Amino acid sequence: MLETRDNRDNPDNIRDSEPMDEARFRMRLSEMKAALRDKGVVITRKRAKILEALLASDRHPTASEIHESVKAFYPGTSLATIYNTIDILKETGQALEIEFSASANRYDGRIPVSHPHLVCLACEKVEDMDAAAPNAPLELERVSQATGYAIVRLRTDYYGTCPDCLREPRADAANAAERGFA
Amino acid sequence: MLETRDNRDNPDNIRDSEPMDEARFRMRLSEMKAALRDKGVVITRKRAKILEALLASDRHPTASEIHESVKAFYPGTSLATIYNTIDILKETGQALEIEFSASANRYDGRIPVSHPHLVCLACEKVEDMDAAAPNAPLELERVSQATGYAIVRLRTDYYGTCPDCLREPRADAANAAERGFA
DNA sequence: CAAGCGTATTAGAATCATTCTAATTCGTTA
DNA sequence: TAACGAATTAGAATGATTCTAATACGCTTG
Repeated sequence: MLETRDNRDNPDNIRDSEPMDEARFRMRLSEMKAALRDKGVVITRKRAKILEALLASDRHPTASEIHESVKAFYPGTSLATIYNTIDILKETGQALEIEFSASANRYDGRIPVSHPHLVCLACEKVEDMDAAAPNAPLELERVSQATGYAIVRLRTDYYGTCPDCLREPRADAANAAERGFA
Repeated sequence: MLETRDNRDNPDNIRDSEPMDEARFRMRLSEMKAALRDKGVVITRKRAKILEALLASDRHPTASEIHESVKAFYPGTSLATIYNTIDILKETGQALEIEFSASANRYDGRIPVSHPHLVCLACEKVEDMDAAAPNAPLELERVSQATGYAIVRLRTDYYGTCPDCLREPRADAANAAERGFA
């Protein structure tokens, strides 16, 4: 029972992903395998099942959901193997991680209203971007209309390297460590 | 040593937060206290320090960073107290949580390119929005230019309630539980 | 000033996702 | 088939957060 919705009358050309058809599934699967082999990674039967489980789900599976799928075929499979394989997929650009469990939560008491953030991947600082948040409130309304969701919050994070870290990678890494980050 | 940057020549009106001046600090502080008192929450000395620590930092502090600040004044303070107070602040809309530690990470092997997501707060499903990602690649370039960051990724998540959960809250909650969410 | 009540606070345990470690097993190639 | 390196494993370690049950505190009332 997948939650795909009918978007034929979508007024704004925003739509959710369609389930993948068999042909695209196989195509994407061999694409992934090829990319791994290119890096000298051996495609074991377990790894193949992990790729299939990842591709077969249109739910953005968690590591543990993938683990469950794979265990149906290879009961003894360890969760560590799932994470290992996912790591390789990330490194080779074959999978995208949607992070809900990275570091610690952060709090803002100054402007208790959603606004975009700049996240430095080197020193892990998080800055506000008091910006032309590309028409945020308008966005909420527009996306609600288009998707049928009752959208209450928009999260916009830009990830990259901050000017300080671009300038002095070494100093700032130490700096970050001092502060308990990184 | 705070990392505020000089944005005088900012070409695009995107700028980071300025440090708060004393007057605004005090104003916001009593605003927060008033909001809590309105809810019947007692402002103890420790809680006052927690609010101050949260406001004083322009770094979006973590719970543990706030804990460190408060311990300088009240050494025996427990981390649980920080989390308790933060919870109240969240409930009363006086603090915003920037989540880096919520549930489990999710993976996408289908479209390994950043795209917006729809996150249902009720059943915790995460759907793609294959949309007019408001000019995403353009955004990266524009934000990089304006902020001095080397931006490599844009994360856009819309949080709300999905159509299924809007329709049948009960059924879908059970559904979510079955799948190991919620 | 003392008793009583309800909230605040505490230490520590529990949970959950993730990472690490060190030992074992598997696959491929020689 | 032997041997080497990579893959896999169980289980421990880590880190953030939540939970629990007991204690302490601050107010109010008698």
